[in-house]
Amino acid sequence: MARTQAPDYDLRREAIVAAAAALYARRSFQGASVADLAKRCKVSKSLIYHYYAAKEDILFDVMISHVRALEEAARAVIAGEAPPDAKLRSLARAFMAIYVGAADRHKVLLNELSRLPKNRRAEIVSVQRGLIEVVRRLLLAVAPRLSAPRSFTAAMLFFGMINWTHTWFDAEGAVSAEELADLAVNTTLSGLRGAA
Amino acid sequence: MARTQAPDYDLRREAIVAAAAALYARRSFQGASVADLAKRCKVSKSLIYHYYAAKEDILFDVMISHVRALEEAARAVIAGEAPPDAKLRSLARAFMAIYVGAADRHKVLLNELSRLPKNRRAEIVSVQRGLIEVVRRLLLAVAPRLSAPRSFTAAMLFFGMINWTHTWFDAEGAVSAEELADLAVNTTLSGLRGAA
DNA sequence: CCTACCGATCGGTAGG
DNA sequence: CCTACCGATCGGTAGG
Repeated sequence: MARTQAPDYDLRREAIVAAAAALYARRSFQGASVADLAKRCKVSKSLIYHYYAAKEDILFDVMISHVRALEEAARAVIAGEAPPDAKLRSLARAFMAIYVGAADRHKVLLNELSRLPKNRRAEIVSVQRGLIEVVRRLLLAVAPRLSAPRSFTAAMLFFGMINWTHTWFDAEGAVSAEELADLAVNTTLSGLRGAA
Repeated sequence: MARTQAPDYDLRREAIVAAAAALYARRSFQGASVADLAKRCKVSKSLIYHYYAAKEDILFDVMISHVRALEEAARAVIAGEAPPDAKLRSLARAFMAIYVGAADRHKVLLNELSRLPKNRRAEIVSVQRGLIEVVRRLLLAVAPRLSAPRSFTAAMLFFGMINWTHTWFDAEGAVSAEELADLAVNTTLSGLRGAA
């Protein structure tokens, strides 16, 4: 006999993750208790522990769902047929769209990674490394004479430009997320040309 | 009668701030207790409360000491006689040197600002805004036709590049802090030229 | 500058 | 005997 599971299991779990992302983004992981999370979800604390064995597991789900979305976007861009600079532009736009659409998860990922137990953290970091590697290879395709450390540095400067936006960027402001992505890409590409 | 004060008052206070920076950088503000800090300083918890009325006051000191150092470096660069692009380069090098020399404080500033009470936070943010404004004006001096939002965005992309280094940059690695500062400046400047 | 504590709240689990 | 949940409370520790 198959075990039964509530038909809305995944929905409830996702609701918890979304509420946790909002809470942890605002108050930090250690600043928001499981009781706070339960209150926000209008369920008992025990219901949270029915879905998650430990508080850290919730944090992990907030982060892994976000990096998996980024990974999927990167995969889609890389699979396409376009010159490397166009792929970099598509990637930057896709990332910025996800950053804005999942601003809470993005903040939590950037601020709370070190709160994760070692093994769990390694899993997130491994996905992040894959994303960095995608960008690094695109930059190498644009500027093949770049050394390995230089291409890595250029990739990290690029990520700096787009990731740092979580501290200041306003999606309702004078510059749109897409324009910002393009500015970061243009700056990165002209920087590479200037260095050549 | 003048009140007496321990002759090593400032030294002890600075030792507490330095230890707090290390602790908060590693475990986060909320993840490190005042008792942890006392143990690390090899003093009693009450001694900490002799120097600081509240835990948040320690966090504030960690942050204000760091942004004041950056402010002072910016003042020195701006006061000099050099073309704007050279000033930007000096500024980037000075900032990177401070970031590396005070890596703990830098991490705490970037990760824990929202843990500060409103008024205290406003004081830090006001200094940060001054630093951004210095960079924005240098960029405007280099590219006078830049609109106000564009020059702000360019300044934030520049800060993204150098501030994001706290997540990946290794001062012992293949690229030095000075090279990195130069790369960020070159990338920013060629980005401005590319946009013109 | 210390030990001895406080009110409250923490993450996690009991029985039903 | 199961899963899905609840109200209440556990042993420890937080900032002060």
